[in-house]
Amino acid sequence: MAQVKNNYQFEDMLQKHNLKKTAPRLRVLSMMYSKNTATSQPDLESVMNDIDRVTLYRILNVFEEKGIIHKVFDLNGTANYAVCHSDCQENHHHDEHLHFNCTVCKNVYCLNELNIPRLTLPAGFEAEGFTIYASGLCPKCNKKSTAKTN
Amino acid sequence: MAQVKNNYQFEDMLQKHNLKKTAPRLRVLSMMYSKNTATSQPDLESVMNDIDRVTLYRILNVFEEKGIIHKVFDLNGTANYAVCHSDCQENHHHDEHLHFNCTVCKNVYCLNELNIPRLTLPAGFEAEGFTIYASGLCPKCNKKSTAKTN
DNA sequence: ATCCTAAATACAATAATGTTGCATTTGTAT
DNA sequence: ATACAAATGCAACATTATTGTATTTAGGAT
Repeated sequence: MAQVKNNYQFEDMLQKHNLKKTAPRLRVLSMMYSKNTATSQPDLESVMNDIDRVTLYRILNVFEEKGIIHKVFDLNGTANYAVCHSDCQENHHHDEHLHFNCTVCKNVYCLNELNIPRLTLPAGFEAEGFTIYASGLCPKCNKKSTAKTN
Repeated sequence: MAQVKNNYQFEDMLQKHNLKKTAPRLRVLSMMYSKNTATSQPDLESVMNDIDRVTLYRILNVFEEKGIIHKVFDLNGTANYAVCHSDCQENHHHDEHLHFNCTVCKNVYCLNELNIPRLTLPAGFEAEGFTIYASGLCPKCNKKSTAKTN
């Protein structure tokens, strides 16, 4: 599920967005692309504790601005970021997919494959973007809980 | 749009949930029911600055536990609370409606009237609840922005 | 009406998350 | 090799939220 990319591709991504190729940015990219779940600043900090907290926040912010990642809040209201599709452009995200927040492991999954139905809003409301949130058990935690009860 | 209730009804609500009828709680209920948008702790604090911050947090928390209100995060990730439907039970919310977050005034509207389509998730995922978020212009801000351009 | 007790509030302290300003370092174009 | 803009590191601060505890209060028992 996780998209596999090598370091050259990450360097290309940075260059394409006029961002300098720095070690912290490459490490963040590498980590985010190696997972199939969203990543928060605390997540990054726990792994890359030699990089300054603020630097991580700023990296996440530029990546979001550039359309490399998009923001999604988990059940606790903390910001998580997930890698975007290829069709995300700067300041114009196409993150209208389903975000699944596991109530056990707290991980946020982006289920891109599901296309969400367009909704008609009441008069006066003009929507720019939609996101669907679902919460429940992810495959991993689902397996664990059924294993226990059997 | 806002649900109109009087003080006796708020007292009944508290009694029904085995909560003591206190001035802070009644004031919070009164404020939340007078609006058609969600309310955050900062919102409450700015109006009821004689009530302790922590008290407001705790009131919001019990109300959520009891199913009187439900939590929804706005675009900034701050917790907002909106009054629930009558069919919300304790610890078992039926808040599967659309939350509309205005990008201008930042208000969160609960659009209960829209029923959201059931989605089938990929194998392994087991959803307990769904919420749809939309962001864009609310009727008020929509009117203002079109007024300007005309 | 008064008293009693559990519940609710106020206050103090602390934690987690996020932001801003500025000095220092670094990537990259020249 | 140099210079400059960009990025990082560090310090300080802001906001949102939580925990502990003393005090107050609501509501039932007497």
